[in-house]
Amino acid sequence: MVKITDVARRAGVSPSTVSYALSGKRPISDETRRRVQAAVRELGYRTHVRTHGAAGAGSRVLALAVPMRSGVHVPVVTQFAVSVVTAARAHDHDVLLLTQGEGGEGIGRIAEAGLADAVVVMDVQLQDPRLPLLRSLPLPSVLIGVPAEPDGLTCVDLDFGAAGELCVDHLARLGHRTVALVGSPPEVYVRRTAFARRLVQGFTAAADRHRIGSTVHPCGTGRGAARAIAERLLREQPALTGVVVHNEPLLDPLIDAFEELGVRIPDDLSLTAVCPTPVAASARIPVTSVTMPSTELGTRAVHLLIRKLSGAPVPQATLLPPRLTERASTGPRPC
Amino acid sequence: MVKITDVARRAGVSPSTVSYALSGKRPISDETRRRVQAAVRELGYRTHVRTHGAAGAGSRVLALAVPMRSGVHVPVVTQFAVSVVTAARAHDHDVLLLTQGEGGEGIGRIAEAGLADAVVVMDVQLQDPRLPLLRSLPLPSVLIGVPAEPDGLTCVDLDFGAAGELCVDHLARLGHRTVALVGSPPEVYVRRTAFARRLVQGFTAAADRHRIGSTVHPCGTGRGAARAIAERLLREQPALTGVVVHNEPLLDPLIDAFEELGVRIPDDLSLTAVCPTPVAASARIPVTSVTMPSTELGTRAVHLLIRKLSGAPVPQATLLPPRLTERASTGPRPC
DNA sequence: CTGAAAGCGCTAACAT
DNA sequence: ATGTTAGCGCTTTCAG
Repeated sequence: MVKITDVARRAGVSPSTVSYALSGKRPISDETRRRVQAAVRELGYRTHVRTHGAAGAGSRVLALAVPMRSGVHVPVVTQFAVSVVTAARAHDHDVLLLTQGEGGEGIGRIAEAGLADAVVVMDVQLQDPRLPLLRSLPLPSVLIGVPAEPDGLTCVDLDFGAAGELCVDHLARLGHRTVALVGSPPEVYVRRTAFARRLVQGFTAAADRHRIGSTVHPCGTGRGAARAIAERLLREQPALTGVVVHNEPLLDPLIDAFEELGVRIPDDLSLTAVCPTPVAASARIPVTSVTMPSTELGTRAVHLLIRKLSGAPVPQATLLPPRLTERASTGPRPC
Repeated sequence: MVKITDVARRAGVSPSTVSYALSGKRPISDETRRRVQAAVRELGYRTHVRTHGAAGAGSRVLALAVPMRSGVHVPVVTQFAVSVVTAARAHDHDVLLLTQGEGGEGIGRIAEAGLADAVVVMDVQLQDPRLPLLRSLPLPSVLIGVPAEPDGLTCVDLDFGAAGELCVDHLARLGHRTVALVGSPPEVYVRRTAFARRLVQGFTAAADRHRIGSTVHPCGTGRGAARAIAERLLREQPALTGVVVHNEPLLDPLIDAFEELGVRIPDDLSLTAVCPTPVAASARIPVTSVTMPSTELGTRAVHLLIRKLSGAPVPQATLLPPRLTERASTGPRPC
């Protein structure tokens, strides 16, 4: 293993000069910097992160807390995780994966052990048990998701409230007078998952504003659930002509279920979804959707964290504005 | 932050005694050990991993290399990752997530930086470019997947060759005389992904052994691809009555496609799959399948790594025997 | 069985 | 602009 003293000797300077030349934390003459860089290259030196950290500097590791709860859509979560890793690498950080510890034991442990110097927290609930811990943590953190009380925290998310409104606005503009939200699995709402709740709020508020009828239906996944909810909607709400889906894996089965029941999309029923673009675009009938920008959220979270690490001020909540893309699944209300 | 000297003072012993009492690396009197443990509990001491490592001990971190290549089934990969994290935690290790670096740059970097003290490598190809690196690494590693030349490495995997055979054996026993393998997306084979290739080998070998006709068809995902491959199979191979599917996301669409084409399962066509049990069991028609034991593989990989870290000898390759579960999708060959 | 002391490789005062 | 030196918190000789 090549260490900093090796580089120093080779470059004919002191270890601290190498350290400073590498970190840029104090001015170094061009001549010296060049010699150091040459020595680093020739010897293939890489700073030994553990002792780097032992000496009081950062560990250059971010912890990513991903509670793998039931009802979460795995591909979306994974996309978050991948984008966090990618963004972290761009800032020369690595990512420690925390999957358990709903109460935050994992986060606390990592913090005390000094393993990470910042934390990204996913799947945030409105009243999240991890919040007190995060507030008291000596490490900066960023939440993907906005809890009920975001004071003292840093959060990023799609503006799900606005996303719900946008879907309803779109349907209302097309003349629809009765809409339904087919949501995530019930356990997601029971946990008071922030994004799911906010979408419901936005959906309902917009429907009220437009004075159109609205109902909300948490729904499991799979063919059976799709068929059941489709039948129920048709039976209980004959006037229904607009549906918003917030449940990725249910999208395709739901389209199938409606068609099997003789409901044509978009002729008889308009369908809108909040989901990643690929899911909406590659459904059997391309679905008008509000994009779930997983990658951008992950990237933003890391950027915010890096800025916090450097001591820069960051906004408390960053809400990405929703964008609706029209596809084949929505049309004017049938007469 | 409570440090080892605090514990030492509180317990009335020297720091080194605390260290030894905690690591068990030298005999400590019961009395002393108890006092140390009490002090640790009372003060809530946790060993500071970074400096622990700086002093030459392990970092208690495993790196998990997950190349997120196209064609991999995200839920399966995620299940691996989660099981690796869970198993690692059971051994008091954390997991660093590496997603990029197909050539192993990430692994090399982690090793040199001393961030992890062992590596789990996923999505192994028959000729994997990361192999030379892994062989020369000062860190122990375990591969999930078996490359063409596993000498000097430690590998775990489902015995995909046997899995392919098992599917064909099952179909042959039911009287089928012409079978087809609908495989993973083409790029997976182009990359020479180990498990996919081995399955093909087993499939073909078993078919030859039974003297029944066999063809292999890499296949993309989605409704369109399912429909296309179904039509092609029916057109080109009228005698076909048995299909093995090795492509999780295609399973449901393929069943649909066959049924839409008037082919009844299992009356006209028997279907077998190699995939996680939940996928097979919750398909529209429950599918006879060989289980993909993602969780067990992840757990095994970590166990092997822990053993290697402790210097214990480990087998070069651990191949889990495939297990076939009969469900509704297979039946005797139609007359 | 236990202590004292010397580092691990690096960073950050403190010097010059 | 650079060097010297004292640690970071822990492990591990070396010495009882």
